Amino acid sequence: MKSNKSKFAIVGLLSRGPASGYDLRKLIEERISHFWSESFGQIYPILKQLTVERLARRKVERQIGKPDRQVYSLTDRGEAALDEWLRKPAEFQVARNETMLKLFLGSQVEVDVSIEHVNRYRDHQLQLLDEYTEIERILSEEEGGTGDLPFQLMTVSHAKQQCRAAIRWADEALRQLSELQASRASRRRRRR
Amino acid sequence: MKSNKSKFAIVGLLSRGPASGYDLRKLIEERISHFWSESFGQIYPILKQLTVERLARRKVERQIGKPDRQVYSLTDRGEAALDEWLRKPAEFQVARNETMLKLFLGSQVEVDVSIEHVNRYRDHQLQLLDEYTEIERILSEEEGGTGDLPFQLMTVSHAKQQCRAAIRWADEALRQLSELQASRASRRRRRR
DNA sequence: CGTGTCATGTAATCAGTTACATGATTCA
DNA sequence: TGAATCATGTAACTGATTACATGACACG
Repeated sequence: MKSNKSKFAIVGLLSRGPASGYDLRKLIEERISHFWSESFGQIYPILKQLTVERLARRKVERQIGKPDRQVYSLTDRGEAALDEWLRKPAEFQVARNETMLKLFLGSQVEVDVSIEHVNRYRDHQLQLLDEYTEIERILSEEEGGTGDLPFQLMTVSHAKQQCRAAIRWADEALRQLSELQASRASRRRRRR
Repeated sequence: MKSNKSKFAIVGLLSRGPASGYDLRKLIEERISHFWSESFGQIYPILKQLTVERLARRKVERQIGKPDRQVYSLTDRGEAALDEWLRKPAEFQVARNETMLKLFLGSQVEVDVSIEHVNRYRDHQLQLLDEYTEIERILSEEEGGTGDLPFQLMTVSHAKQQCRAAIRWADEALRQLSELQASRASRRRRRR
């Protein structure tokens, strides 16, 4: 579990205030799901590791009727480690896209199949756009006057622009695919 | 190694003609790197597995002065498996973006740090745009008259549109960040 | 009474990269 | 002479998801 990326995603969220593993998953889901994801299976072991490295400390919060909460907060060392990491250049990685893989091989099947893939892709982007508007709302409503908001909104804007570009692309691709379909249909007619 | 995604990426490429593991890595690099990646450590074990499942068969090509080539080609079962997979809806996955993670936490450091991250991001997108133009050229030049080209070009178009959207976003983000910087500078002046 | 939320954690599995091992040929 | 290309493969490791185990409370 040397996972630097996931580790600093968690350290970063902890820098905004103490949280439990459960809280963190919710924060990730509600506030940064437009560019990040993390499962419980990653979060809990990383939190444990952070305490070992003295980047975070854990306090137990007793609760009545509910399980105890293990609340983690950053230590000074944790803050320092985050600061150092934030200044390092980010790595870029190409996102795999299964829809594109199927479309790339589209000549192997009927055009309808590709049309369906692109339609589903387009629908999904529309749905994401809605989710991102909701994230925008959640972020705008909290605000602690720390000046976080402009930075956070920029990341949502990025995600939305990506969605809109994908939708515009899909519209154009669908046009081209239906033309392809028409020309294949006429070729079939001529063969008769 | 049940890796369905990687497996069908390889089966898909093999459907265009026999190839060795080495060939496949080159094909992936040169023709589909705008939406896919695969390392040798994945390719060779998957090829071995494909022969076990009888989706591909292997022929040894002796070469003089060079190591033997292990050339794989799809069997009828392989073609059928690909056809079936192509018709199944694709899964969507959110791409992690480290630049966005650092930008999201931008209020923790000086504005310059975020500006630098966005600048690097923008540069990278410009570089990708060049690479994608090169892929477009390679794809257009081969052509076997199988009607692959329109599908393949659509995937490149998608990648390019994503890049362009990212660059436009970066331009706007840089404007906002320099404003933020100016307003922080003036606040510092007033405090003096 | 069933679903959802709160809450933590581990084990098994899957997925993917990097490093290592080996070695000839070509090209600048 | 050193780098790049051709060529295959394994082992170690890192990274990430899913399933499992456990259990109370709130809400409709």
